[in-house]
Amino acid sequence: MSKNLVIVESPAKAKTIEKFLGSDYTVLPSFGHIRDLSEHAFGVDITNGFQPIYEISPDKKKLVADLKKASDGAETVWLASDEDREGEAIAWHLSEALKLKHENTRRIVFHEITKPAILKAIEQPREIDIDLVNAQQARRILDRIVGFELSPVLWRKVKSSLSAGRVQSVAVRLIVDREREIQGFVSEASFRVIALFTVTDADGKPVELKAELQHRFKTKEEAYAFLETCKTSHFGIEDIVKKPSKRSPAPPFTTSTLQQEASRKLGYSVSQTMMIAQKLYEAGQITYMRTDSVNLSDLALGASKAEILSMAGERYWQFRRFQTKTKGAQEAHEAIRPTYMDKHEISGTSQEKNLYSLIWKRTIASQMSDAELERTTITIGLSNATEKFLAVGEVIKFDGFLRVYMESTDEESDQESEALLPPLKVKQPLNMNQVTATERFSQRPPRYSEAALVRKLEELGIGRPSTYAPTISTIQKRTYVEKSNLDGEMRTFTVLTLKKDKIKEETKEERFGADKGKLLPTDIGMVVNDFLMDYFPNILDYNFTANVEKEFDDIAEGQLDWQQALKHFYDKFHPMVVETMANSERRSGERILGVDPKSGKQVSVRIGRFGPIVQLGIKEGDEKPQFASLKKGQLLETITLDEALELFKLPRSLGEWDAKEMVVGIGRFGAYVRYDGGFYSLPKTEDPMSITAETAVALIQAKRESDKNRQMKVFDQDQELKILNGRYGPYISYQKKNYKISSKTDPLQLTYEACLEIIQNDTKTVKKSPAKKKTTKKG
DNA sequence: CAGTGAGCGAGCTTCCGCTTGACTT
Repeated sequence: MSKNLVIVESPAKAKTIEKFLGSDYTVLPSFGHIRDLSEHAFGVDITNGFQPIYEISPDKKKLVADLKKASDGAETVWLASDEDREGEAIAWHLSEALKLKHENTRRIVFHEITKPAILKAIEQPREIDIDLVNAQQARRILDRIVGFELSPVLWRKVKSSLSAGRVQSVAVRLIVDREREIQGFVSEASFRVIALFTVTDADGKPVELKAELQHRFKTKEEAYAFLETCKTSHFGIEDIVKKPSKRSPAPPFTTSTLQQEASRKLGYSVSQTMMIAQKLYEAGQITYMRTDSVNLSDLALGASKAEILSMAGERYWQFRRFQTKTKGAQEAHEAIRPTYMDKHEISGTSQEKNLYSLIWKRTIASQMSDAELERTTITIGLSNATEKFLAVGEVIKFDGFLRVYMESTDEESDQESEALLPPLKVKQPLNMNQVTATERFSQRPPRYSEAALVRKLEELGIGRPSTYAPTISTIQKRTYVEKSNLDGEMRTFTVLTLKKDKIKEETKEERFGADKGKLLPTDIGMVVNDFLMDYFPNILDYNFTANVEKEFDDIAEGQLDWQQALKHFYDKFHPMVVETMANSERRSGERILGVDPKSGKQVSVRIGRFGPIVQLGIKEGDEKPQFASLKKGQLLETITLDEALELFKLPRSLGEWDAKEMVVGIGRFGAYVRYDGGFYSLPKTEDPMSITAETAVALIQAKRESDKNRQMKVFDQDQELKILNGRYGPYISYQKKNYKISSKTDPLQLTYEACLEIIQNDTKTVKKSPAKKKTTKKG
């Protein structure tokens, strides 16, 4: 046993540091927190000054025992967890759980993992900062109280197994609020006018000059009248303005900005990005990937400079130090950057390569010079109208950081890229070629993508780098939110074209409102959000976290007692919980849409046991109402009476085939045809309302054919025993249960007896507890 | 796999932040 034991949070860090410290030091990881409030009990003794009841986390029992053994054998134990609220708490929990003695325990911190930084830290040990620890305890206990008192209210008043919390409930609110904005949005049409002129370029060749009118017309008539004026007008250049401008590089990546750029540039989901980054970190290729800091170490600054100088020369280098502006940032780590700046690319999967390359470019660019641009604006006037056309061009005079990296934005602009303009002079007359007035519509606010939601949460100071990805998966797991797949709708727009003294009017069609992979609230998400907004508006307030963070800061500074802070919160919060439990109505999102003109029965929608439903009639006596499920994409809040009545047209009969009836309907997994006891899924292109009997028969035949191909072997002895070829390879199907075939066996060689033996030996205990839901591992 | 649409009843669900592996299919 070595003389010194150093405990850090992550194993990758432990490995690196051990190399720096030599043989007198053993470095072990704690794998994050080792203790927490009890998982199932409330875990806080409210009546006893909010005393937390901690337990060693079940999966950390062995680890803590190992650490205990190592610490007992060491002369000095160095607690080297991160220098932030959570890190300080980890150090404190370690000292408590391992029963470390004050005299041989040291607390050290460092912000970059380099040999000098660590040796320096060893020289300057300090005490555990108990105020900072108390701020963490207050944070932890407050989150437990909010989560474990609010969730049961939802179980009682809305639906079982739901959840609420300081972070997740605000995340859902953002999405619900945005969706309502979109629903309430009225788009306005206007006519955008673009003129094309023919001019000669520097070589005397004719080129096109494009210019947009500075005015948009509200109506087609106005646009038409303007084109009429253009017919007889002369066009000339009135003004040319050249303006130099600069563009500066973005700071190096934090967790949040990495997630945003990887989503925009590479199309990765938030959790995908984190998984790939983790791989890169473990392979020693990048620094730690959960950080809110934009700071680069002196080492990285020097290496970046050397790289830029050798790659592009002195003119491209510019020293920059970025300031973190994020609310509540704790800055225990560096920004996310390559470990070795001279490594331009790495080996690995293509995803790892792409993400690494993104990180490398962003880091290098952040130490490069500004790009210098020149923007030219040309004003074009008409001889018989006051409106002006503008042509805008931008040229890069010096590329600077743009040589390696350009940050993306969320807005997909429909502006064409601004190009180089031909040489032109003021007062030069212009030949008008064509003028078009195109009807355009104002854009609704965009829905949140995962990464855009992370950005908003970070802006509000809600959540931490380690929780962005888990939060997004939680609100989807609770079915408050789902990824959209909206086809949008078609709309027509008018285009007026003036060419050769004639005005042509065309009607064109375009798709709008389509959205893929954006976050949409579900009915349950909206009902839960509205309920919480009604009874706990202060918790859902976008500033709630920011406000309590201020108190945590005061606790950390020793200005505020943590128990008093919690009491202050609890004394207001808890009575609201009690009151809501006792006196609020159950919520089902019910809306009465009206009366069915055919039957005269009431039509209503609400959340039923298995999801949103429409109900025809009211339960009274023996009279049972009819029910139908809402379709994907329909919301309780926006469905109309006609749309609701439409849903009762399914299931419907398609007539008989081979003396058996075919019925088409929509189930949990989409549209289907039921025939002779079997289900046949409809492809997405088929509409259950309009599908014909012929198509249905073709579907049934196709499915039977493919099922036949799936059968690798059947047995005369028993119809129920089959060897099938499935998604994961060959398997045995017997009495509706499936059995694995060892990869060593050739499935075609299996005899009937051998199959039975496999079935007999199947020791797999079928877990029937629905509580232990297996989460599908898909991102 | 897909039809259902209540609650006499039994018992469970849930938070946020630190960190990585286990798990089969």
